Amino acid sequence: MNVCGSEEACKKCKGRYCASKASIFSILEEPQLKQITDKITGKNYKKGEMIFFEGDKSDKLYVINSGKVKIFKYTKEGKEQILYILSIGDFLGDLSILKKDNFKFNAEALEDVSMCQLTKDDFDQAVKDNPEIALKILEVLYERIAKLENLVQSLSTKDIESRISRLLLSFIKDFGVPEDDIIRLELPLSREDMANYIGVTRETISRKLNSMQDEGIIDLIGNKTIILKDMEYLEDIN
Amino acid sequence: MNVCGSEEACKKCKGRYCASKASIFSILEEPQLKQITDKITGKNYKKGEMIFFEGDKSDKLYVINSGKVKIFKYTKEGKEQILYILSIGDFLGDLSILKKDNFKFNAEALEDVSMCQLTKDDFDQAVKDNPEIALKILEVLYERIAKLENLVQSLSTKDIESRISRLLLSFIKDFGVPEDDIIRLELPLSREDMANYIGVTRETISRKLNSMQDEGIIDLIGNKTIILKDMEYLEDIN
DNA sequence: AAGAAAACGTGATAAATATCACTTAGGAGG
DNA sequence: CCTCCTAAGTGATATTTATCACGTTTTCTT
Repeated sequence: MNVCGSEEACKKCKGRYCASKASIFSILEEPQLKQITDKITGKNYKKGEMIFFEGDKSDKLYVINSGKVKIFKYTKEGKEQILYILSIGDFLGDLSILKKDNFKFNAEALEDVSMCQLTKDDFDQAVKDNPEIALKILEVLYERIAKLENLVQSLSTKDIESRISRLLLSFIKDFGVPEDDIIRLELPLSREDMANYIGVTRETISRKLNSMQDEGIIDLIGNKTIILKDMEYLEDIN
Repeated sequence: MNVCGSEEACKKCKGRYCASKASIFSILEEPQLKQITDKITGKNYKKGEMIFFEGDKSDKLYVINSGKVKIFKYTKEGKEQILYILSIGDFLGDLSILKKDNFKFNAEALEDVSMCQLTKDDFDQAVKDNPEIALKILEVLYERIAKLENLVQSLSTKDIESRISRLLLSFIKDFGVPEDDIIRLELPLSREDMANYIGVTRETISRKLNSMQDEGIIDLIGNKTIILKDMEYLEDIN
């Protein structure tokens, strides 16, 4: 299969690696797959680097090869409102085949990120040639809607421990590692970003996480790891 | 064209009216259109009536013929969190062709509502027979994502006048009537529902609307009509 | 490894909305 | 048209989180 595991390699195999990771192209067979992979180019971003800004012309699609990316807007108060945390295999960019909009949000690399790019034109062509891709896009959109609905529910709940629970549960789904009857979670976000995600301040989330630790629900290990001990409590949100 | 304007009529013309309203079927030509319209049945709901509940089996699709519907979940505190306000031509129900989930939210008629129903199986068949429909579904989903992203941004803003502005603007888009340099808006929601939509209490929204009236931004006429006088203010949210 | 720069934790205070209790207005139905 | 019931407005108070300020820890850079 000669799948390449790094961005270096990705350049060599001309995007094959990315295309294989992107669920959207998973249904394609050899000749069609090659058509697309030939057009993919690799690109790297360092931690903290901006991938695109709100308002930029949205003429590229990106697939994440490794690393995590945060998608956010700015609130009236100037804080970041995070909409999605994307990681390996996820798409960023406007999947709309119908119209080319400008980006409606910002994207920033949370870690060093390796990505593959495809121009919107090439993508549109691929969809035209392989209409089955539309079904895969539907899947992606459904998933995104589910995430947003979850976020809405989180933001609309006054109780902040509930919001935190919801955030942690969504992280578990993507990044959690079960160990015995606990779950170890490497947080993809800083306290400040977590705070922005659920719409509170950094100070509040610090205090709440501490009180949740006091209550025996979680254990905090440094700033980047959380041990989730009382899953029942976490799951008992609404 | 013999388009029928009422639910009574809808029964007679076997869903033709609904199908013509639903943008999703707008691309279909005669033989295919008939296949679908033949399978559509009409149904009415009175104001306040529940159309479906969270957890119900999601085996039907609905298109709104007339009236408005609110889609909501319950927060931990037992309040309604409204996700969407749907009106004429909109779909409700799980558009996923891929899997049959249960409904993830509740739907309630805000007014007397006339709707057309289509079983999920018939719909799936229609999509199979007319893959172009998938593109139309994409459109609907994009629109829904846009609405949700807007709602997220609203909920994440602390400033409540901003949230109200955002809510009013979204209503204008769907239901606003321009008159000279003002806009008249018939509110589809009660104060309580508006409060739930933006995640505050009824009392708070009352007070804020009054202060916005004092500031000359809006005029309140009874409980159901708002005159929007200072559009610049309203649009100056983030 | 050392210094600088971020990120984080914590206490005191301020500001804002939720809550509660009640009054007032509006609408549906007889 | 009147009555009843639901929705909306209002005032006083309680809660909660945001703010601000500062000390501490972690992380990054060179």
